[in-house]
Amino acid sequence: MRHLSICQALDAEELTQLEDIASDSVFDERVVLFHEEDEASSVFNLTAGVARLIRSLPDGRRQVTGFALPGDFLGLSLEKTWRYSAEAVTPVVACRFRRSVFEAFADKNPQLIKKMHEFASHDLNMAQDHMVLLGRLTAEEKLASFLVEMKKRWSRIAGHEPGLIRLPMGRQDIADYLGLTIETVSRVINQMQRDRKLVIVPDGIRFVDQNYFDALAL
Amino acid sequence: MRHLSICQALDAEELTQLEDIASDSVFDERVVLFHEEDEASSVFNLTAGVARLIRSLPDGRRQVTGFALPGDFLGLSLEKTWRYSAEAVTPVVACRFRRSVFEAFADKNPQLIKKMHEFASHDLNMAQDHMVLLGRLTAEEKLASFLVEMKKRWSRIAGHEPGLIRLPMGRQDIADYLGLTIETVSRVINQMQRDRKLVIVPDGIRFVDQNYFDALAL
DNA sequence: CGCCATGTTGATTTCTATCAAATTGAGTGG
DNA sequence: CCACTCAATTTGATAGAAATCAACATGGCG
Repeated sequence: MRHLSICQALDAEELTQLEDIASDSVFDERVVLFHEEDEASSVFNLTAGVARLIRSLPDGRRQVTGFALPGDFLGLSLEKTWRYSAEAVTPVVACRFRRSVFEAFADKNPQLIKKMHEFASHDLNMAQDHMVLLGRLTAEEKLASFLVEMKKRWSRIAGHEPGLIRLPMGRQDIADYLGLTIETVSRVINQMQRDRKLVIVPDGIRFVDQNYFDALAL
Repeated sequence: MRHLSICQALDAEELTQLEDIASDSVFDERVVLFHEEDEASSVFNLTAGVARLIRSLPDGRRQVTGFALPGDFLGLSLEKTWRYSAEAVTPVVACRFRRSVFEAFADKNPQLIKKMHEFASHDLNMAQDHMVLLGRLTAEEKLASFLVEMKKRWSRIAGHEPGLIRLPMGRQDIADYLGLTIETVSRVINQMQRDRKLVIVPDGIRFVDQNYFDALAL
């Protein structure tokens, strides 16, 4: 449990208590961790794997609001129902807390609530960045920003291969994250490869011309 | 101060303390309350007026990430620097707290931090809604969603005229909020008027066909 | 009354979506 | 091990929604 960044707020005894209310869950590829509008009875902390966070419209259009990577938390808002769905992009391992117990625990640990608030504030910043991307960037800029973001996020995760930008999610997920179609995502990435800006490799891409991406990214 | 929703978390004595660290500020139309990347030395609670929240790109493109209405808080994330700018759309009156004092106060009032976290969670939901709007809605749907949102928000504010949807912000602000151009905003609104879906009135619009908007809005 | 910012309207372009096939490739079973 | 299958991706042709470019109108205010 000590690897959980949120646990910096807790002392040794509290950590032990938190361990007691946690259990590990495993989700196969494509499995739904939880669904939009369902009762939010758990708090998750991803240990391994990648999940997509989705909001859907009645007619089937979807917006991927984010990708959860190892270390990320889901459900810290403590609202009664989920406001988005989460699905495993790869097999996912998550540390799971019963919401009621986690909440009772948080009520007794002001420092934990403060940490949760910091996490929420960070997520809000990310969301605002993404609004700029969705509202004002071109398809090429959106892809560049996305790839730079993924490079940054993977680099913070222990055990990643530097240089490789893993893209375990499919083109459709990337399209739904960037407000584009799958065809546009495919075209832009392949054009970048033709222009020697990147190379497509199994399970991801590698930057060839980092300057190009830094200049385009948000 | 008692009208501040966040103060529900405090008892009478605490409220008095909070009053002691607050002061009212007035901002004329177009005046900048604070600027992206400046040190965040204040927390604001809008008492009157409307402000636009803006993220800018180096080349001048802008994304309005939200509009602050009376009752709204700015700066509850308690991060060191502002991540967006706020400008008065109309003359604004805001209750202002020195950040350092507010933060020290919050540290002694766990219930206040919890309330701040609820506010941040709510903002995050709004931001995710807006991502769907920006990424997946048509121009017509964006305008309908925006107008329905403004109607809902004004209806929660005491002293509003029911039926009138006030739009104190200019067409350019609406365009930058919805990820459109000013011409498209103008065209869509005026087309809606020609189609008898709404009427344009001084300082805002009125719905004629509420069903039309409910069907289109997110 | 006229000025200047703001908003509206029209013509045209452009970027991305849509429609439509190929191609690739991972997984399956013979 | 290899052919087969089906989903995912790529590529091509075309359409379409919104942007851009360009006037023109409006209206608040000195």
